Amino acid sequence: MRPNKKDELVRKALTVFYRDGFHATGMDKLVAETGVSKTSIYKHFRTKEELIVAVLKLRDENFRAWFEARVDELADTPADKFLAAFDALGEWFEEDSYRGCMFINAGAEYQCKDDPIRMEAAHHKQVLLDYFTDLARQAGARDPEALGCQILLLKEGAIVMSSLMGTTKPACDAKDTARILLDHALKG
Amino acid sequence: MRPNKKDELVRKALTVFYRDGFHATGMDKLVAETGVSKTSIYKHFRTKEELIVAVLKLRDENFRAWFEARVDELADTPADKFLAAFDALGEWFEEDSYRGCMFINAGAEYQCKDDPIRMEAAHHKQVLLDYFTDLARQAGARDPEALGCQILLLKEGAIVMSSLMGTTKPACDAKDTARILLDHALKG
DNA sequence: CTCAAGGTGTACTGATCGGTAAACTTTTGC
DNA sequence: GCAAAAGTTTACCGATCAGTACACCTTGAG
Repeated sequence: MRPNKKDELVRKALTVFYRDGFHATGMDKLVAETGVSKTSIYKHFRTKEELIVAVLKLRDENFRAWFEARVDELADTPADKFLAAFDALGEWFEEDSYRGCMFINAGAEYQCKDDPIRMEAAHHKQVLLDYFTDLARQAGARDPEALGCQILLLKEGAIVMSSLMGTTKPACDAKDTARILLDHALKG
Repeated sequence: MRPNKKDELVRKALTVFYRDGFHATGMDKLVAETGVSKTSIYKHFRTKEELIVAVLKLRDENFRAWFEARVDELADTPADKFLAAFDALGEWFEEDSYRGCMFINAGAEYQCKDDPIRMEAAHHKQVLLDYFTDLARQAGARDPEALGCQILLLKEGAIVMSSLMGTTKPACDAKDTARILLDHALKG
């Protein structure tokens, strides 16, 4: 299997895992949906867990690339980017294929603390925290670490609520809240 | 099986499902851990899904009873209760058995919109939203619905982050954030 | 061409999945 | 006491789980 074939396998597996969940997706279903035989899959990944980790790494890459690019498209100044982040989230929530945050979902299914899958999820959230903290610093916030934390809490809360309630409203609620926090962090 | 035996089954099943997840918990494990035979379980619940719904109803009852009681213990005025809510959350995060929010976890594993399990999770969040909105009204917030939403977003975000990162810090971060939002909602 | 090397599909492993049939034990009503 | 009803246990169902043995086929080198 050529390297790009391997990438294609991970890409297709990502779709299936995100749509149906991790435990609910058997290797046989993966074979049927990716068109790659089980033997070939196990040539590149020793276990299902290893495949899932590869899928999550791709997801992290894809999501952050999309998110940060979209935020940059929607706003010019660091302060505006905070608000635009929630517009971008709102667009995500509207997609038919939206199933919440894949890393939150992964963490829900793999509760063991030292599980590589869970660690991948934790890493994703840490990188997002760094992104928001950096943005807060650029915006000139009094306490960038605090503002970064706050925005991330709002983002995660909005994802959970939009996913469970099936509404995009949490994106708006979170944006309104972010505006208050932003004003508070920048004023005087 | 006496009715209280049925309750005991649900109570023990709750522990196992919360600890290990839903798909990862087979009926055989449930038999081993509850001491109730499979036939007896299926006398009271036609399917695993029905049992899970019963478990979630109990969890909703238990969690909200504990949470609201703890908030009332920690604070007297409605405004202070908002802040105390995050102290209560912090205590929850510290428990060894803490595995995040069982309803978020359930929603992650059962993505089909009309699944009774998912609907139970959505119901739990709606009831919490009503609780916070009511508290906001009592506190005299300018826009109680908005403040209720905001606090709920913070709570869900704190749960997700504390669970994935293995820290109780999000409870403090969320409390600090809540203070800002509360001031904003109450000021002239 | 031949031949070796490596990727691929078929068919299978034992274990476990959710769920059930039927024999057995306990409780209940009279 | 005595039978019916209710609850429980054992043993099992076909399906699916993650993972593998092995034969087959394609490909590139000489």
